[in-house]
Amino acid sequence: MPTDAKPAIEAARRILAAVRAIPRGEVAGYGEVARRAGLPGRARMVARLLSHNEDPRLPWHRVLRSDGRIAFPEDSPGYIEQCARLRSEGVRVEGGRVRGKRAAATLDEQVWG
DNA sequence: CGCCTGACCACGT
DNA sequence: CACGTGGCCAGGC
Repeated sequence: MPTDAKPAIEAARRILAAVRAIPRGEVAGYGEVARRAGLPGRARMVARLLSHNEDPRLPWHRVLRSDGRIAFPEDSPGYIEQCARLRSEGVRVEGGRVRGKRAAATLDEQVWG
């Protein structure tokens, strides 16, 4: 078997790499991460991966919805945690929304420079 | 194979 | 900016 992983596995690998590539203090949308991983239209796959992820080194908190909002309900522990982590990196969060960093998925490349 | 669910997205109002 | 609507994709049963 010539060292080739299953498509799904390879996709997951690339998505995680894209998430890890988000610089500290910066944020990105699920759809944006998917595109960056070469998987346009797979935003939900990114979300699914993060929801099952257990690697503490993965900067999952830098991934937001396309409108810059945190993807958890306001009262959930995930929301609290993400909010705290972002603020600790100097990211401004107001009303469950990140201000000033422009994480919208429609802004191709803008966040990634 | 159909049906339902989810850390989603784009678009119109 | 808030909401509702339809679309998309991967999994679980």
